[in-house]
Amino acid sequence: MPVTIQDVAREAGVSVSTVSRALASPEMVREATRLHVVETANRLGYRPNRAARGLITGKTGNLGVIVPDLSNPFFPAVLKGVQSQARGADYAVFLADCDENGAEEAALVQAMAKQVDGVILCSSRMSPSQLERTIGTTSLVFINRSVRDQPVVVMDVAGGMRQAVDHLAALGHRRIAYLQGPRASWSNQQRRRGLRHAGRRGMAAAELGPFAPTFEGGLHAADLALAEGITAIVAYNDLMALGVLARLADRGVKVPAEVSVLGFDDIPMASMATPSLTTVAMQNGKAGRAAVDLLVNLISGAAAGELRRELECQLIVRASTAPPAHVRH
Amino acid sequence: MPVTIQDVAREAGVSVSTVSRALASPEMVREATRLHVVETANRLGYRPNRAARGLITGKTGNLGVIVPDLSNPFFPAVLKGVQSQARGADYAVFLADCDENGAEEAALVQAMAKQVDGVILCSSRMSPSQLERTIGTTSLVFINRSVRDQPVVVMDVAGGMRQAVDHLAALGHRRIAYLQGPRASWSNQQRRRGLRHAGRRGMAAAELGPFAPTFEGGLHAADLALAEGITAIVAYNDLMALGVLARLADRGVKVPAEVSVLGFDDIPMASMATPSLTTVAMQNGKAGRAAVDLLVNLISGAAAGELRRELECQLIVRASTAPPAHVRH
DNA sequence: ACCGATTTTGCAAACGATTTCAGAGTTTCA
DNA sequence: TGAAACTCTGAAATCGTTTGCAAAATCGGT
Repeated sequence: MPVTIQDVAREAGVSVSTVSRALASPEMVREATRLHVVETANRLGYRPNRAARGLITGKTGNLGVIVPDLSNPFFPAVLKGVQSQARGADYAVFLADCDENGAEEAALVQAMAKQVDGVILCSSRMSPSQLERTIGTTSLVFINRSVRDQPVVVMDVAGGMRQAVDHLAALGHRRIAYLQGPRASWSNQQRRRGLRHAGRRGMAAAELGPFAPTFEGGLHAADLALAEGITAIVAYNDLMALGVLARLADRGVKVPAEVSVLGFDDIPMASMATPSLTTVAMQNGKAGRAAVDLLVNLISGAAAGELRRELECQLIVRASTAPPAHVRH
Repeated sequence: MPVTIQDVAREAGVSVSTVSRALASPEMVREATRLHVVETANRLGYRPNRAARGLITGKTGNLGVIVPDLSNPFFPAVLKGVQSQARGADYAVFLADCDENGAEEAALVQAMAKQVDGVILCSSRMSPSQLERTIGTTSLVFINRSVRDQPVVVMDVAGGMRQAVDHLAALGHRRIAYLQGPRASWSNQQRRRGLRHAGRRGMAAAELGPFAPTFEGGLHAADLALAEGITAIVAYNDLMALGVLARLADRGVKVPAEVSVLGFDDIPMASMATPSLTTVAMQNGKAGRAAVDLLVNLISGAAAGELRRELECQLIVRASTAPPAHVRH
């Protein structure tokens, strides 16, 4: 039923090779025949079968993306960038969700390998040994995880944390708490690295947790943070920060009058919360697009391709941060 | 580099046909050779090339999903269901985002057609004529759009609206407003259909809008709704409802004391808002899974497959709805 | 009008699987 | 022991493309 290159060839009165060339390498056929072939192809509505082509060229024209959890709004945002950039480069996208499971993630890469030219791994959950076994099966690009000798797109989370720290220091805070996310997470490590900046600003920073990087995790963490006698709370991500806001509201603690709260990610919810949440924005879409660029370069064998793309983070100051009570004017 | 069926055959000392049979139709080969083949296949790490297989079988083992906008949290939730069910049925998933554009959506189906066994269209934005041209290119299943003679998974949105109406009526409301979403949206039509139930409950329902189905749309709509002298506002979706909440808070209108607010979708944000939002929950994940089931049935030629799957909606009562002031006890 | 150089085209072999068909082995039973 | 009836296995065709190589067509120059 679907129209093949054979059909076009027969209809146009030329051989299949000519059709193939007319469409793929126009300079190899006479202009007149090219026009004729292209016209019949369009008329019949011919679309080449990419799988068949891939069989012989070794390139599928597809790429894969694996995310840990689609219900975390962070990932759809990245995905959206991947989508649009991939479409622009004429690639189709395979998607898989590994449910925060490293083993599953590794298995998915294996399963995809034959059908794609490369895979983008967002915040990969693989253990080092899983990683080692996976590298080499297909081209890989990592987002928000730094892997030796592999192309990566990372966000300068540490820099973002330093901005947050500077902001709080400038407001006059002296004791702050950082609520950790998953201990093994690269992102969490980076935030902690940035947090060391607090010392240079004359602030004491308590590290609490780890907590679940969710709204519930924030509810849980809020009380522990308050007990530390701090005036500002920096949460691992916005979901947690929103949980903190909710819990503080329940306990009658005024934000930002008594305690400032700060998150990471700038998810859409952050600006809608009351008070609206000061947060470190990530360029998710841009990260997705950059990853596609890296991957496409890698595939096309451009050895000159850069291996590391670093994206800036940006502190967005909203209503949840203010000077602490004792310096209030 | 990748290991093919040839490699396995050579290593095992049998023909490729035998390898193929040993793996695909175990009953056709002697148990001893089957074991031997399977063992060598595993040892070499053989994974069949699905594209090559698809070429001859006519089945790709892939399916496609097209969503209007990944940044609307509604769709990742559906996608998650699609993902898990597809994996269970041994299908890989192609994803595309059509940016709310019907023409783009149609083009994407065309582009995917050759690489998938079928496509799931979430809240399709195609015009009737685009639809007509698209139907037939590949197997289709629609989610949340009712299309004549095509398999669909729909949510009983009208029923959900009736639950909402009953809830408000029971609380004693007499005048309510419905804030419309996109006029052309099937979902919006269904909500309006359900809204007619208000009359039977002795309530007057004003239909306002259409408004953008976003937070900003809610900000915009809130003032208009208040001007109608109502005691309850039903928004097209949660994003809008959150916008309404924010605007009412700004204007010092107490929710739910003075006005009740109600949304649709039960996005994660809904339970985190203050006050937490009463809303009509959709079974997004289940819809995704049901769509995969329908599609798989369709593909495997089960003519007996049902064509319409309807999922219940469920009103979730939270803190944003209460009796109106004049009946407060 | 013819020759050689230069396009332009077609044939056929791949790519990695599945599947039909027929041949080779193995049983079963007279 | 031999024929008939199975059970297993392998050779080869096939799916829809691309591409190396050789044949055919075109062209320029005499």
